[in-house]
Amino acid sequence: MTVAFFTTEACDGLARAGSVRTPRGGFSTPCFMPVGTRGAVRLLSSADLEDLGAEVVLANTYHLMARPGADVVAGMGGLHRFEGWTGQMLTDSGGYQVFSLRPHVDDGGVTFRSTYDGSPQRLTPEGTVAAQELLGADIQMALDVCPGLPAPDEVVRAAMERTLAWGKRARAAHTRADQCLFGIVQGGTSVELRAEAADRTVALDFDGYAIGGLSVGEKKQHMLPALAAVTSRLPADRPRYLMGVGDPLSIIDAVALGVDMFDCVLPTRLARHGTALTSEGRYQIKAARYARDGGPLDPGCGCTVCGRWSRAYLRHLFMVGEPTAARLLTLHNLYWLLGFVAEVRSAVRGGALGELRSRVGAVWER
RNA sequence: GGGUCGGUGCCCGAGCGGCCAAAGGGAGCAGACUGUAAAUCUGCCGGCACAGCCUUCGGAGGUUCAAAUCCUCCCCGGCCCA
Repeated sequence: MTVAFFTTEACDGLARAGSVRTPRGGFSTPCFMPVGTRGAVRLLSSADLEDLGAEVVLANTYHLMARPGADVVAGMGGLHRFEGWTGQMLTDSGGYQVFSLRPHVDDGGVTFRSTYDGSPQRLTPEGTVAAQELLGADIQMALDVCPGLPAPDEVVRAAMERTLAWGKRARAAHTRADQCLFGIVQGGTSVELRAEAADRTVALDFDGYAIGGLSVGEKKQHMLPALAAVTSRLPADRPRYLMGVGDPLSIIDAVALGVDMFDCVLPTRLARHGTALTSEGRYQIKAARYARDGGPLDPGCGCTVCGRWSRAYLRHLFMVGEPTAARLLTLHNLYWLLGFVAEVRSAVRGGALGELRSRVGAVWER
């Protein structure tokens, strides 16, 4: 009972532009999904995200289970109603917390201390499916084991096996027909393991396939071969989602290998910490050299922030700790990255991805 | 006028004979951040020809092998008494 599907509308090599259909509607790909972990992209509202043109927003199952509770969200009509968001939503399962919170992992699930009150928390494949059905996002993710890299072969292998076993359990536990379930492919930087994991995950027949466990400490040049080993084995009629990767270069390289969806905290976190993304690269607006700079964050940018405020003003707000500073930079960075992905999308449609890749490489490489 | 406590690096503030270019904050400067324990974290922060040297702890003298630290006088602030 597969509910999601992917339609390819244009190709450029392995890269593809198209659309994902879900029970609620759909969205165009390649796409970038801002991360709204606890029910909001930090400092922004759903209205802001609409203005930015975001089509899909993430939320996190672990965090929403802890606060306010998946049942509370369900009681409020589900995540869309709760957040006042009319677009598409995807919930991550809590698999990333298996990486970042270093919990105890056993065959049944994971146990770790709550980041909210220190109490023991238990996540299982079935439990996170149930919680995500309560949350009601359009796409939910299977619980996986995401090992930090580099890691010993046996650790990567064990994580892959557990992710497969948990994927199968999640698949069996999933009941909501109006919600997609994506499986996750692990396997570290090993091309062999990635290929095996991809085949075995596809055999479980998910609505879409995610590639997890990349950009978690490994060297950049190890990521693409592992990614290629996966995308070449995924079915063409299902969306492909590279989890947690959001730097421009990685996005364009992953699109070139056939990836459709991305999410990342990078643009929003960088913004909160004072780093602006621009077509000329990234820089820290807090730097002293911008104290009297009357120009916009990015001269080529069409966002409301660049249209209205100077670097000097934004730097000033940062230096005195005004929260508005982080908000305005968040708006700009998301506008910029969403625009960048839109550019990638049209390059695929126009068969000009290679040319765009060289231009992007000239700015972001090294 | 008398008494008393105090004056430390950009700011606040420890130190009270050697281990002091001087703790700790803050500010400033630079950087990191990739399915958000991140409005967080890291480094630098007197000067220089830099494994050493030079100038700093209100000012000027003095004691001592050695003073931000002890003594004398002066300047400046707080409080108390007149």
